[in-house]
Amino acid sequence: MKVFNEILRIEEESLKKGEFHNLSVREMHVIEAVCTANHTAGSNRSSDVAHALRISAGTLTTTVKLLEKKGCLIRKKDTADKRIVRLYATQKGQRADRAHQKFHREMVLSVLKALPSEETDVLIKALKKLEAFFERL
Amino acid sequence: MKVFNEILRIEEESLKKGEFHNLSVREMHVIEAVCTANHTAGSNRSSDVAHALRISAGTLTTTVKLLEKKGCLIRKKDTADKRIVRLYATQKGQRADRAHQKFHREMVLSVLKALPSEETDVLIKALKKLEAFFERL
DNA sequence: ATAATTTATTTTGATGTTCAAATTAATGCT
DNA sequence: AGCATTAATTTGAACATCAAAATAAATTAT
Repeated sequence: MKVFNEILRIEEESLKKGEFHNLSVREMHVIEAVCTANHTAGSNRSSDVAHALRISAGTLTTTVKLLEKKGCLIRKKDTADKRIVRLYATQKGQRADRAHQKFHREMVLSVLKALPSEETDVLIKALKKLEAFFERL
Repeated sequence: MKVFNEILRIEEESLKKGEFHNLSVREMHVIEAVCTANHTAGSNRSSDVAHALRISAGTLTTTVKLLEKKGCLIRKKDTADKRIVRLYATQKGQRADRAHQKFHREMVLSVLKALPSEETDVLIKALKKLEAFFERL
């Protein structure tokens, strides 16, 4: 828990600096989810993104509205079914996502550098087991 | 991150059930911090607990006020320096803390059961390194 | 075809969290 | 005694969040 809380704190602080200091962690995660849905053929409907983030549809609407104002996301009505709102990241949103990914990558890399490679293998294996374990719950 | 977020979610859900369902994660952590300060000769002054939890003094005041109403904590003015407010857990608060500790212990135990013991050793070693690594930042 | 139902999203109203700044109260220093 | 410092609380504002009501579009049933 201590390690985890440190990571959360560092993530928050890293966001406060740099180009995207006006984005909260939550907003960053919304952008991330939209970008992920966009690249990986996951669904980018408003409700699906809300579901992926485990927040209510209403909450997502307000966050997205703000992110639209901040120039990171845009909404588009689905042409076939006009009830559906699809979410896309702007250039700026994509840049923010890449910066955020980079932060995570660098964090992991610095950790890996501090660990002998045999231990890295075990750590990864253990984390995969944890993932499977918690997913079952 | 996925594993960590799962853990957070599970912690939240575990709190929603059982005797202490009316306590939020934040409130539980305040109780935990107070109990820890009480057993381990750490400081239980209001400001120290706030600092330990990395929240502002004002935020702690309001949370503690609520927890007092819920019968989990009590405040006492320090007799020597009456500016200082010292925080103590009631019987109920202590019971809540023990229940929460038990949740964490059981979570860890179930994970350990799923892991061969050599891997457990390496995992612990790796987590200690992570802890040291993040603390340096 | 049109009325009723279902689905996707947004709006609304209420509650909770959080902080920074102003305030209050107690102590320490000169 | 008077001033500066310290500890805690209160206040006011900004967000976050949700459930429920409202809106809009599509589908189904009559």
